[in-house]
Amino acid sequence: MNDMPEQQKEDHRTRVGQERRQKTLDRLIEAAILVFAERGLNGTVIDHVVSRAGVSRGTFYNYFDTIEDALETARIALGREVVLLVKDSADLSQPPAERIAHGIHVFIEIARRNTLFLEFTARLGRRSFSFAAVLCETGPRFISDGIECGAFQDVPESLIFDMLEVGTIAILRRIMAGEAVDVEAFVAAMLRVLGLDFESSVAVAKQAVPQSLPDIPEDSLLARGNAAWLGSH
Amino acid sequence: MNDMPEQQKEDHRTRVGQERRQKTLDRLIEAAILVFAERGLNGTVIDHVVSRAGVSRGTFYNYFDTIEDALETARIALGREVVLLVKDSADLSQPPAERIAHGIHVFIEIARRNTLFLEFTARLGRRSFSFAAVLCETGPRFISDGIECGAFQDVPESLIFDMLEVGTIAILRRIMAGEAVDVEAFVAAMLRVLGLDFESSVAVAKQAVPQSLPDIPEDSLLARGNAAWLGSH
Amino acid sequence: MNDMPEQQKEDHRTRVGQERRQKTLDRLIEAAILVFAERGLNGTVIDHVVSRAGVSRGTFYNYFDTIEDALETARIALGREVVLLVKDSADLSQPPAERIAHGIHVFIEIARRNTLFLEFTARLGRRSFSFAAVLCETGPRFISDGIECGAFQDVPESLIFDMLEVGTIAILRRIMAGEAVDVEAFVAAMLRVLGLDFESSVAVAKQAVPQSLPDIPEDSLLARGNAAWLGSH
Amino acid sequence: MNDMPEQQKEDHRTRVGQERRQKTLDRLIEAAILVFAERGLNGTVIDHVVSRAGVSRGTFYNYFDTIEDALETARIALGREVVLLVKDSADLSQPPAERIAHGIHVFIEIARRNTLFLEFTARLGRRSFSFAAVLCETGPRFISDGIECGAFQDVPESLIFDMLEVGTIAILRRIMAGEAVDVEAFVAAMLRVLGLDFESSVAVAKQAVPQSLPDIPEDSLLARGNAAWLGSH
DNA sequence: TATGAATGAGTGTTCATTCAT
DNA sequence: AATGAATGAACACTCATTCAT
Repeated sequence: MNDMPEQQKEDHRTRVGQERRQKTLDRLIEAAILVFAERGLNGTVIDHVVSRAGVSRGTFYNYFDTIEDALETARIALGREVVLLVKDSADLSQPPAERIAHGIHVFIEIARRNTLFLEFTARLGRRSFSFAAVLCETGPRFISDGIECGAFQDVPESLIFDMLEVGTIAILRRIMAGEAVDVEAFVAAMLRVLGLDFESSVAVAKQAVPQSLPDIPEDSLLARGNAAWLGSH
Repeated sequence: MNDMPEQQKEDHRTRVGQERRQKTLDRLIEAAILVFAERGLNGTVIDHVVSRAGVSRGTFYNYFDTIEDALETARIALGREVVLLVKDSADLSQPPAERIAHGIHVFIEIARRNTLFLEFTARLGRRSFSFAAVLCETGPRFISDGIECGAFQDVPESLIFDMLEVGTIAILRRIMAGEAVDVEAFVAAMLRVLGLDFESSVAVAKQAVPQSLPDIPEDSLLARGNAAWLGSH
Repeated sequence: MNDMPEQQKEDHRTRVGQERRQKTLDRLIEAAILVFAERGLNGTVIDHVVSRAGVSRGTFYNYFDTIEDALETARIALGREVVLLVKDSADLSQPPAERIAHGIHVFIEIARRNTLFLEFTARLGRRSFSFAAVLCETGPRFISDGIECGAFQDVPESLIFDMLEVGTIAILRRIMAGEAVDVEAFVAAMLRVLGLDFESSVAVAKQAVPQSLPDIPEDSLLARGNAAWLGSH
Repeated sequence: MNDMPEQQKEDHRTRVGQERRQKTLDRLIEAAILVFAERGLNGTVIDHVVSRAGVSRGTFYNYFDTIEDALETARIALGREVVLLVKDSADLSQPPAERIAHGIHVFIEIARRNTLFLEFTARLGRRSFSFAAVLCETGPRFISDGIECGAFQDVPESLIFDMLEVGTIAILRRIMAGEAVDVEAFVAAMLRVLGLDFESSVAVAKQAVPQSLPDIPEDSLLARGNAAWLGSH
């Protein structure tokens, strides 16, 4: 009736089970991101997530303990992808000001072109994550190194992160609202916060406009989520 | 039994009714401010507001349509008082950079000393209001005048307002969390956003630290609300 | 349009409101007793209670904080009625042994004739209440007085209460199961626990069989609940 | 690769399979006893049982149909051990009253020293089992023989069993709650229920206090379960 | 036989809003 | 204008049970 040796059967079962589990988790995370992007943190959530993911209510709780847990997981999964994209587009040979200007530009342009990510970030604000988090992951000690080498003035790091985070979110919200936004002016302003003089800030901000944006892999959360988003709006 | 002429009775009734209505409204607004400061927009609210105001649930709906409506009203009432305070402390003879630096300082110091106001503003974020709103009311065209006269560089006004708003809120949140905050650094950063060079920004920020803060009238929402707040925490 | 003086209107409103509230509370308590009698503490409860009471789920929470709170309230309301019945039937001129024997008999016969009360008590066991609780309320220090005057031997009071409680419940469960139960033998056994010798215990138990049972008022929870119970079984 | 004759292989497989099945069942029963002792019949159970037993959720249903089924099995397995212990400690040459008094004492002292058994019995009440059940198994017709020979009075057997069961459980619950309990008074009361006069009941109860308790085999459920219990509390 | 992912009816609870008085 | 009892849809979360592998 069954010729497979025990060991092999075991392996097979384990593999199939893990694959199924991973697939369900992916669907849940994607659904969660979409729902958070649509509705923010309030309003019905779990029901929306599970019906979007096409699983039962109980399944949700096989993967997450609470709705906040789901947000956290979704946040991290989405953040990881964006961090990689921004990191990939960075030219490490450039001086700090150019690099940070470029990074802000890239981040905002990715969001501008990815409605899902734009809504997610703009709607959740600092509870999602923003460029500052990206900055920490891509170049830890980036700011303090810049200060040490004289590229930036000695400005409290927490202040820089605050301004970068909330400033970026404010920009994204305006983009989301359909307003025309002068991203270069924002980048220049951030550079001046870091200590650059006006002319340099404007020049660097202009020069750092990215020629091209990193490719978003087709099977990434960003791509799949955005497709699903556009499909349902 | 009653000798008053009809007309006078009518007037009397109307006046008494209006006074009572105003009194109830005042109590509701004060209660709403306290509850918003305590709990933000989420979490049970209406029950807390009405029990704090000492009125019935139904009465709430005689004055507000929704809870957001109550927030809006509370926001405006509180904002009006703060605008007046900041306006009063302004020295119109000073140049734009000094004036704005002084204004930011005063605003933050008022919040630091008025726990109710601090919590209200920090907890509600842009849904409350911030220095930018105050700025618009105290000195309309203040920014554009400053740009025209060369005190500031030509930076989009919406960007300035955004940075001012969200930056101030970020500062207040850190103060609320009990962190030590370098307000001067923030003021200097904002001045650089406006186009000042690093040295000037630091110098003006330092020099604009207010010697004294405006008096808060005892029967103001700020004073009464703060007293109630401190009494219940 | 409305000629009533303010004060009278106020009174009227208040009275109508209180009456409505009391009526709803009564219906909820009656429904709760029925549901507890039917299903014990487990199984769906709140839904059953509210649908039996014909009110909305939210109304339940206007009167009780939790389902345990409802049980507690129901328990107390039902207990109070039974205590009064047993107390009314007591002949205070009789010696302790006769009185307690009579009390146990009356309690058990009331339960035997009132299916609702029988099920409620038998199903909830010590979580409902039993003769011991009744004893405490009708004659505090009854046992210790009996011991002092030599009617009973010196037996720990907690032991007496335990045996009385759980013994009575065991009897009620057998009655509920439709078994023939020798109540006199139980009463005699309890008297022996208290220290009477065998012959006295049997004689007193026999002689204490009540000639008649107290009337149960028609608008009591016992009567109304029992009618509802019999109507739905 | 494999030289064993088919038949022998079959036997081997069967034996190994049966042993494995028995081992899994043992682990489930031990786990079930622990969980019931901890949590009673309510509160999440199956998950706790399977995780304690270290098997999967599905395996549980290969051995039991419902959670009550598992309780029944656990109850019987634990009961069998206790019956043997009490039976072993009995001195058959003693008269009925002395024997029953001794038996009650032994049962309660075993429970007092075996926390697992105490919690299991006290928490599950009549749904576990008690001395009355033990009595039936160790000496069927023990009560009726005692009545016939005049040691006990003619008291309904069901009444005796009821009082013995629920009385013992009440005692165990007080012990579990940490109260000081007068076990001798309980034993004496039970003897009076059986018809002994007060002085005899007190004297026999006192004289029947066991000198020593039976040894609990190390590989018994009682011993292993208690060790596991103490290890996790 | 053992696994564990999936299920979904059920459970207690909340709270903005309505409306008769 | 003020009251507060009533509402019920919405909500997060549980857990015994099934079933494909």
